[in-house]
Amino acid sequence: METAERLDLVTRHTEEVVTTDELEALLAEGSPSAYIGYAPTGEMHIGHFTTMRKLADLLSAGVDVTVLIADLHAHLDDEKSPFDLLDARSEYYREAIEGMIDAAGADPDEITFVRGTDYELDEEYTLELYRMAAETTIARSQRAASEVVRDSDSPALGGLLYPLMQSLDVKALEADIAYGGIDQRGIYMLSREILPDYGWTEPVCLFAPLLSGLTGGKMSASDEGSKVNLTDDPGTVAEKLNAAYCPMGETVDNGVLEYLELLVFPILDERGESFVVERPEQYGGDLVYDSYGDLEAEFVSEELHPADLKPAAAEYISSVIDPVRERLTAQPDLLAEAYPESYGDE
RNA sequence: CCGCCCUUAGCUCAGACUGGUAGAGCAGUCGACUGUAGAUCGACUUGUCCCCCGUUCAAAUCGGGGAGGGCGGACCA
Repeated sequence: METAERLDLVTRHTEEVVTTDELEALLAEGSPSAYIGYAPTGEMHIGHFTTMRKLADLLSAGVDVTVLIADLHAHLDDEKSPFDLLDARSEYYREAIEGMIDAAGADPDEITFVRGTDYELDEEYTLELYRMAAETTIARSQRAASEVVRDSDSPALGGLLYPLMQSLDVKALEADIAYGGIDQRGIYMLSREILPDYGWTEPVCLFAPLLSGLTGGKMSASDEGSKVNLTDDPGTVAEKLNAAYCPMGETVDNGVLEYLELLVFPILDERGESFVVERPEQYGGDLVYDSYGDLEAEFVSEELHPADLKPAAAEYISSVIDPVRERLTAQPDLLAEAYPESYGDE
């Protein structure tokens, strides 16, 4: 595959690339390595799924992919996961991620899985972390940290420490490319600043867009209605899609369209299938789309009405999620132990 | 070690001085209107007032004790 084609594959559907020139140079040289870290906190959802499609792109482009299950991060970042649930949630994440990669049309066996505690407690790593801590101000780290930590008037030390760890992760995993949601930008910009002082080159950063929520605005982990969960059955998906914010002809903040563009169409493309919208004769009968661009154009021109699009979108989203849901629900212990509050023994 | 502040609805907080078992905004739910949703109207819901003891006819409110959280000071060998 030509470098230009690989570059296109790697950068499509991204929010930002820092920098494209550096990325192109890496690809021209050979097979670079990329990593993405997932902190095993809340249940995985459709937003994570779109990043799995990107992992498939990376593999196709000849990039070595490592997935980090960042268990320590999950606790250090505002105690999003209780310490004693890290094992269970790490297991659940591993299973869910493999399921999504598989459903996204890639082979999980081609991906290297690593868990944070596998190496983040090693002496070398720990020593470098302390060195970094000595050289980084609280304000600098807070500026890089997650929103909850950044906006806090009195952040916990853990929240300030993990941005440094995440920077060290890049080196420890020998990654040339750091991939993550655009919310990770602050941390990786810090990494690019300080990593050269620790014997590693600044990573090329690949940022995924964050999906809009179904209720308008940003998707929120705590707002059930704003997102589709991996365990949602077709009925629930249909309900959530029906309740979604979706103004006629409007593409801004339209989660329904984003799901189709970033998740459904890439998978349909891979399978060589079309997107069919069933529409009553009264409104002109069924519609068929072979590309997201065509669909968006007709949505913008108002030829395609939201009330017709929603049920179709729900059906396709369900079909994409189904295998993952089945895989997870076939192992009820996995969810019960990771999220005793929601799935615990009744 | 010392001092000060905070803890009330899912969230942010008011109410406490001058005791009468609690409110606002946002969120949520339900209708109306739209060929969806939103917006807009209309209606509705929400609570161990951090815990314990005491005073009182009556405590979110007053007194004492405790827990959790935050901020600052001191010490700097």
